Amino acid sequence: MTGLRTGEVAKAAGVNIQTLRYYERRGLLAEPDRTLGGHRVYDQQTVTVLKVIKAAQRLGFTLDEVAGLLETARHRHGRKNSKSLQARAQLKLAEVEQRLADLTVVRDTLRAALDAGCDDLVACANTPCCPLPFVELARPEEQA
Amino acid sequence: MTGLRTGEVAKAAGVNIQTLRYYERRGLLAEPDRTLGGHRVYDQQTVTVLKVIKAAQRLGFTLDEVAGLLETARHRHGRKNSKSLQARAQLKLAEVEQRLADLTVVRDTLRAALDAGCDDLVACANTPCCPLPFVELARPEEQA
DNA sequence: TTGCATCCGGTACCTGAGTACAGGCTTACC
DNA sequence: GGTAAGCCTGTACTCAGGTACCGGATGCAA
Repeated sequence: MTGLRTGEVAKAAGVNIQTLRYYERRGLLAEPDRTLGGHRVYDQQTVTVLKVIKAAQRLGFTLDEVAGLLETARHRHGRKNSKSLQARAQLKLAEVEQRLADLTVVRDTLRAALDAGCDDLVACANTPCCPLPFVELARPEEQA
Repeated sequence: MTGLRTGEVAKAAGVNIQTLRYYERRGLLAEPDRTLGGHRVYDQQTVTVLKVIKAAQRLGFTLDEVAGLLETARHRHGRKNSKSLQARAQLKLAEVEQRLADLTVVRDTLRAALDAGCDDLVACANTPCCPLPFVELARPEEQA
């Protein structure tokens, strides 16, 4: 019930103090109350919100997307045109599945290169029998 | 046989001119000859090298790693203590497999959240039945 | 009231892989 | 020799998600 200070919240949520202020700037955390001297005073709920943020990040949501998720949660009574959590999770699932597919191709290609015993990339590029994809691979874009 | 100019190489390899100079700075491309006026003149081989670089990137190697691969290829007659292409590919394969495993956990978690019909993250975090991992997920680090 | 831990805002820096822009020079072709 | 396209160097910026540092102010306990 008594407010928490920056350092306490940071420790409880396992994040850096700077990160706390960063999230505030990004709009992920509401601006907390202040002491007379200007020090932030958080409520317990903030720790929960931070854990939610971290969980969503681990699921592959960007901070902008997490901001959207939290926004949705806050006033989902209002407009109906904003996507539900379910809808967003569904989209994210599709993204993750695509990345899994891409990564599977990469894995198979690496295995093929190992099986073929490739040992010099530049030489390989000049021999037609090499399994390495010098022209293209599935989805050239965003191979994080 | 006649030298290629920057724009020709860039077009042939499908990269940006700036990227060419960037790779030169990073040591991925050797410094080419110059005209009297200072314009770069590349040989055909350069296009092959660029394709090799792009292929390696698609397989998940960073530019630093690609530089290492090319270095290995260049003078593998010298010291034997540098890892072979095979060894590096093996290590990269392990990394890729780890990322696949992590991403699989993420996918399964998203599916579980969808199945459970989660609809408000902050509310979820306070109910013990929610499948979302508010404390941890496999490998908190580097979830690109 | 003194001392130390903590916190404040602001700014700059980090990684990785490029991209953009400014202002000036070169090359190629007619 | 004129003109347009292309190229040169150098610097700064992009994205994402933070982290680090600074000089100064506050909070709290002895």
